[in-house]
Amino acid sequence: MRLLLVEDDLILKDGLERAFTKSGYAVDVMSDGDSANKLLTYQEYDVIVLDLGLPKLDGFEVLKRLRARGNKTPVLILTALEDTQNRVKGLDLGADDYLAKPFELDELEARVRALIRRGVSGGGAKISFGNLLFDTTNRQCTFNGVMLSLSQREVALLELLMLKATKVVSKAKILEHLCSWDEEMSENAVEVNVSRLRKKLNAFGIEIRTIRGLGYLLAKLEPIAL
Amino acid sequence: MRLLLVEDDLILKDGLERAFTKSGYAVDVMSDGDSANKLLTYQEYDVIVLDLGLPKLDGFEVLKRLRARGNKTPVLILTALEDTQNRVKGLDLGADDYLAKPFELDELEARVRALIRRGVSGGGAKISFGNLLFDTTNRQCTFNGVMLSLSQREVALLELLMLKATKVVSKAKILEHLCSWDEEMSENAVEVNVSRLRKKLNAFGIEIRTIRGLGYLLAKLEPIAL
DNA sequence: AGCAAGCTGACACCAAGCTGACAGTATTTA
DNA sequence: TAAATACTGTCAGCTTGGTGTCAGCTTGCT
Repeated sequence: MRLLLVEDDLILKDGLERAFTKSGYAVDVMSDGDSANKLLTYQEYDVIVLDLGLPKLDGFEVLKRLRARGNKTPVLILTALEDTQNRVKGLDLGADDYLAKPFELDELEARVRALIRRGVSGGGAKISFGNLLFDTTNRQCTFNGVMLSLSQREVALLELLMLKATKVVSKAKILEHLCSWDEEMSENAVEVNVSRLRKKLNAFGIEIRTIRGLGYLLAKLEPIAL
Repeated sequence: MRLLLVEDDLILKDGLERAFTKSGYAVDVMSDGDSANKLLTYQEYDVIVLDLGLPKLDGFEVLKRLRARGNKTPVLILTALEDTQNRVKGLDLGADDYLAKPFELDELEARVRALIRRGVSGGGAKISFGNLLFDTTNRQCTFNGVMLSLSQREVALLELLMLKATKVVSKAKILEHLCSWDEEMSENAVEVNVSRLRKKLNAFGIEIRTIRGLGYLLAKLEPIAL
């Protein structure tokens, strides 16, 4: 899942970036409102964590313009301002959640997960596909209760495929979701990762079908027809 | 298990801190209500021992705000005020237990254990995992009746792993539960402790499985993963 | 056949994790 | 009190595992 973090505090920025990266997100970071605003005009994210107190353009404004463009990406607002007035203002402008500093990293991660779930899969903490169950909370996948041993990349890829289950996901889309900007990755790398995941899933009767020229989709091994 | 002690009486504070530490808890101590309240906005504990008569912000208020934030950490209230009125008030505000001074140290520890058990393991004094039996009362662990010789750190680690049995426990979580704030500890120290405990448990057919990048989990030796 | 897309085994690099050795401290024993 | 023992964190060097690149192969379309 691709996450944009907009935060100017150096320490917090670094800490959060590291934490989210470690949790398997592709994280991009912006440290002022203006850059964030520009970036958001052309780059899509699965979730945005937005500080309110920002140089150049404050968080309220970034959020307002984002929504004005019709963008519905879930936004979690982060701020030192604890009063309810700002909270209300933020939510009115279209924020989906709000967290006041200081906060627990665990709580922030939990809320971000909740937002992604709410946006994409309709609220459940778990995504299922056939007998495959993906727990977004601890990022693990089980097949009839048997835990699959997957690497982080594989987990991220499987998550994406399961979210869009039976729909074709293009290589470009996969690239976009697995990588943040600073880490480049070739299309072949996607193929390699698909190949590795595919091998593991095949053992459980789940297939990653290749749609030549278009992308991949998740399917059960029984033929579903063309 | 991580415990917060909020107490302003110097003698009592020192005595309790030493006693709980000796019993294997990671203890943090606060001596006024305001600091405790702030600390509790971002730090999680397994149990809180809270004096009612506190400077700056009394115990009632600390408790009230804690619950207002939706925090469900078990709280044991400690006070010189013996009348039932305060007891009722405390319980109404969401305290889980109540102990009037003067009290026996043994009784306090027993009640704290009971609170932790109630919260986490559903009430039993003993936690089991396969043939492994952990007695929270005397903090000892037996395998088919054979007592394991474990150090305090190992006991604390095993307790945590058994409580979350078959769920992944991150190194950060382990750090948090084994250490109070004043004693710093590296992630490597966790690895070392896991390594030591692991060696002992392997002799009994119990495995501490490493989930790379995520943490550890307790499992029986039969293969569960792919 | 010929071309482009895709697959995958081999490899190399790097980060995460493991563990033996050591040292400082606390606790027990003589 | 001194010596022995046990506990536990740090460190260094090693092992393991994840991941991108590449090359050569397969597949499928025209």
